[in-house]
Amino acid sequence: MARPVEFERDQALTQAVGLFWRQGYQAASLPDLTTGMGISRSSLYAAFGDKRALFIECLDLYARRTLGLLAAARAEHPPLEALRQFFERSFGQPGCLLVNTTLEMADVDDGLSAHAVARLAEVEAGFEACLREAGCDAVQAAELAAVLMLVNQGLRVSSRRNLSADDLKAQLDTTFRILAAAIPAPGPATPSSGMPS
Amino acid sequence: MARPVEFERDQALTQAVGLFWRQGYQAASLPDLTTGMGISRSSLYAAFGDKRALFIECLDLYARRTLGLLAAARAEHPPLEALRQFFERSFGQPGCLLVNTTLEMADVDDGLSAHAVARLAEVEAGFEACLREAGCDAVQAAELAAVLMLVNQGLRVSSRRNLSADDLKAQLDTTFRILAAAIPAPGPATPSSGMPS
DNA sequence: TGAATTCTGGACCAATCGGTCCAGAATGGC
DNA sequence: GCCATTCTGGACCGATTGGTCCAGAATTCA
Repeated sequence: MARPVEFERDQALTQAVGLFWRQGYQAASLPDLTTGMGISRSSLYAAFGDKRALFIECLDLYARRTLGLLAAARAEHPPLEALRQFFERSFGQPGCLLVNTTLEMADVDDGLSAHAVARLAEVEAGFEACLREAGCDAVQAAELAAVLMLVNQGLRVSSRRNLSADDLKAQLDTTFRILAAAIPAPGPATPSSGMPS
Repeated sequence: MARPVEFERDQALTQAVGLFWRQGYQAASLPDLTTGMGISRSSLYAAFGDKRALFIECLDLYARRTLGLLAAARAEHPPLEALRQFFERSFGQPGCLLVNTTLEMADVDDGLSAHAVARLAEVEAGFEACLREAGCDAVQAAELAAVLMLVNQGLRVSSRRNLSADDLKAQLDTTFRILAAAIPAPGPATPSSGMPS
């Protein structure tokens, strides 16, 4: 029965995701967070517990959004092209929060690293489902999904090496050209996967 | 003309590399470093300047050692197998210090990130030379070297996901199986430029 | 041995870290 | 208007950060 407003929790969380994404867990200080999220220290602790709990919520939100992007690409394109789009759309971003966290927190906070790793596994499962749809059998889908996760990790690192957009695009194109040769034709007919030079 | 000994600088540096490699730049505190290196704060600052300068020396030493490992593999094996060995031998390690640093310091200390990126480019040049030796022309060698750097980055991330050794090996095997199809036969014959399917 | 020089353990420093706390502002029901 | 309740800015806390400094130990030359 008093002052019910509590700012926009989701919006603040989104801002926090962006901060952790760019700076990492350790380098994002409480002043950075409160400024970026537009709320005070007290509100942050009341709403999210502490820095670590906030970060875990950020990991989960980020993973959900990532899976959503993959699902959206799959809804708009045939499986292989969907994967391509998924990677290409990530180019402007500061890598992948899950990959960044896996590396940053390994041997520092194993709990956080493991949490990120678990979410990465979910993304890999998404790749696998996509490959099944592309015509791979179970074994091949699992195998290639692991390779795609390798590509994902590699590209997300490249995204932080400030290569030119053209260089990134070239890496992606070459990779998919090589990869396409290892994936069976999508449909029963017209095996041209639509991958011009 | 007094007390010339100055402990074992190189040995201390090697210990520092191990620490930064495992924990990252930010998480390795001065107490961690002095303990791990077996020297006192004063000696550390006298010998290396400050934490950041020490870290840069570590990056350079690490890069030199990495290039040495690649050279050693090339001396013992044919080019493609050398690359394979190079990756496989990195499995037990805490990723790659250069990759870890690129991610950790991007948007935090751009100078350090750029330094790591520059060293990574040297490694990529090593890949390229290896591919030339394997029979690739200039264009293809540059293209595939970029893909190999992608693989390198991806595998070094996987190394910190505590996957089983078998999983890592499987990722590597699948990747090289796919990759080998895109590389011309080692001999000077068979000029097929490698556009299968 | 004694003097000169160099090295180093550990105290010390200001700054910053994540986290707590409370006084007062803001809001709803009456 | 008033009270009750909730929210929040900012002061405050101890711990830790990277970095400095000095007294004294150690070593070489004469």
